[in-house]
Amino acid sequence: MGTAIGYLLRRAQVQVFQDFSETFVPLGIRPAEFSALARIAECAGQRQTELAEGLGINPANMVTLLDGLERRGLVERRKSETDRRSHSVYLTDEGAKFVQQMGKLWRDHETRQVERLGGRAERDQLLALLKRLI
Amino acid sequence: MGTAIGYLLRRAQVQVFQDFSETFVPLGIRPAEFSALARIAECAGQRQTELAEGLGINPANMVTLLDGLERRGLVERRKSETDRRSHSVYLTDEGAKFVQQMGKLWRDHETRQVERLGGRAERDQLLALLKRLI
DNA sequence: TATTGTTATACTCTATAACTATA
DNA sequence: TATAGTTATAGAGTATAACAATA
Repeated sequence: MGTAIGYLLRRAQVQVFQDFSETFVPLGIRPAEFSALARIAECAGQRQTELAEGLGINPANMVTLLDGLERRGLVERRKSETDRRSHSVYLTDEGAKFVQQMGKLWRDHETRQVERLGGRAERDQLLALLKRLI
Repeated sequence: MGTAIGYLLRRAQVQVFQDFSETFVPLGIRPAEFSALARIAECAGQRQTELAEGLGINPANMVTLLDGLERRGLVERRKSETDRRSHSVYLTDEGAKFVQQMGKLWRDHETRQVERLGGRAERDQLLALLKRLI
């Protein structure tokens, strides 16, 4: 049982996430927070449930995640006017600056991974193969 | 920040592990137990610490893992005669049969992943790229 | 009655520190 | 003193059920 796809996937992911964590120490965010902020930056005003579903995060856990980001002044929940049950989520001005800084560190991180892979062509190959698995 | 390697790695891993879990419901084992049993089958008599290190598992957690496998009668700890502090780990006869069954289910699982990827050539490509990341 | 967000909670994984028995 | 295995425990990450407000 030598060539276990799942086993190598896991070990590769551990390596990439470790590099991610070290890279983002200065900003003090974790992968889930990173991807939430990036998504909010792309699609401002999404409802919490939409956000959670898009990121594959449990809605109940999205609450805690957004609580943290809101406490740090990076995002803002606004009651929707059309459906007062739901909260639309936006970046604050500070949050927008924060996402800028995120982008710089993220490029460093991705560059290191691309170097490990051997180049952009290999990166694109890998991404294509991973998408087939998903 | 569209092409995040870590993000796709994680989602691919979640998919593969989900298929793994469903596949191995009949045997009632989890990925860590699977890889431990496979390793013990390959290298009988390894010490706990060697096993843990080889699999990237914390030695303290390896204790609990082996406790479970021993309680189910699949593995056996024997005090080493040369160093009585250490335990060498072996499959029982039942454990050897169990590993045979594991092998069958594992081939089903891997076959499904290879089909998703589009063939063995693509599988080999993926494994090569993952090894570069590790 | 169904849905959004929330709270509380529980389970798995992982990591660390302190202990024992042996070396 | 150092090491192998153990125990207890604490922190993430993830999942479910029950609830209030609103639809």
